[in-house]
Amino acid sequence: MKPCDTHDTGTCQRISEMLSRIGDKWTLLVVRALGRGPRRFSALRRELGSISQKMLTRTLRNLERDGLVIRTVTPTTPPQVEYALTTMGEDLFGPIAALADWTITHADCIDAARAAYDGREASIQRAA
Amino acid sequence: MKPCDTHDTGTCQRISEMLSRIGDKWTLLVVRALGRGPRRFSALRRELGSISQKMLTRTLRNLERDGLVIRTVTPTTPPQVEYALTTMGEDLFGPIAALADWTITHADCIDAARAAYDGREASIQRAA
DNA sequence: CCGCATCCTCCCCGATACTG
DNA sequence: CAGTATCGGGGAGGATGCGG
Repeated sequence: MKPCDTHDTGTCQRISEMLSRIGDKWTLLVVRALGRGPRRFSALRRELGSISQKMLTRTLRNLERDGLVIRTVTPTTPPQVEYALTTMGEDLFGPIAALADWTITHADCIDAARAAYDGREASIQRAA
Repeated sequence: MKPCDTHDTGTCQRISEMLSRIGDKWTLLVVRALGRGPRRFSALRRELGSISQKMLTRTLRNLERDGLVIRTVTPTTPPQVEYALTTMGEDLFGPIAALADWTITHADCIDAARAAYDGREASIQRAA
């Protein structure tokens, strides 16, 4: 493939911005959870385990702002708020799956590279 | 497509880790530059413009540790250090291109969603 | 030329407490 | 149940200076 089809620097920054969003601590997990179907706030919280309310709220807000998630409020008491992926949000699974496949197929190779690198580091320490 | 083929949570974290790496401030730009061919440290520095030495060094070290980039030192005076993508590093362009395409094709949609969201925010401010 | 060490700043994120 | 407000630690990242 052409190695430089990531286009101009401006577009590259845009892509980087998206990668930062998806690559932050919780977004991918939230998107994955919502990929299995709409969820209420607390359901997401339980499903993700260790996330704080603040970060779940922030993550969902960001996703909502980018049009990847839609937020539906039912003003009852107690209130019900449901989150669901938009079509655009579901489209994200395609590219993510590509990255996921790459990661999985190269995981061993990466681990080996890290072990080799860290081993070299350690031997440098010993030499000193 | 199946929306939940991002596998188990452990694998998901692994993918997230990779996304964080690629999604950090400089990695994608560095990889893209190296995709056009091997580069020396200073050449990368000039090409990327505003990156500090510290961050360029750190970024390259991380890539090297993960086996995506190889570092070749020629011990002359002054020393020459050349960086190049490994095969695994070049393989990354496939998945990245998928994400890049998604980002480009959805850029307008994201901008519209953000404008709508921010517009709503502003009107809430006025209402208060 | 390459890269490490130091200092400083800002923001991410968690913990906690409080509203409707 | 859903969300906001506040505080605090820690890491990312820039600027500068030194060393090989």
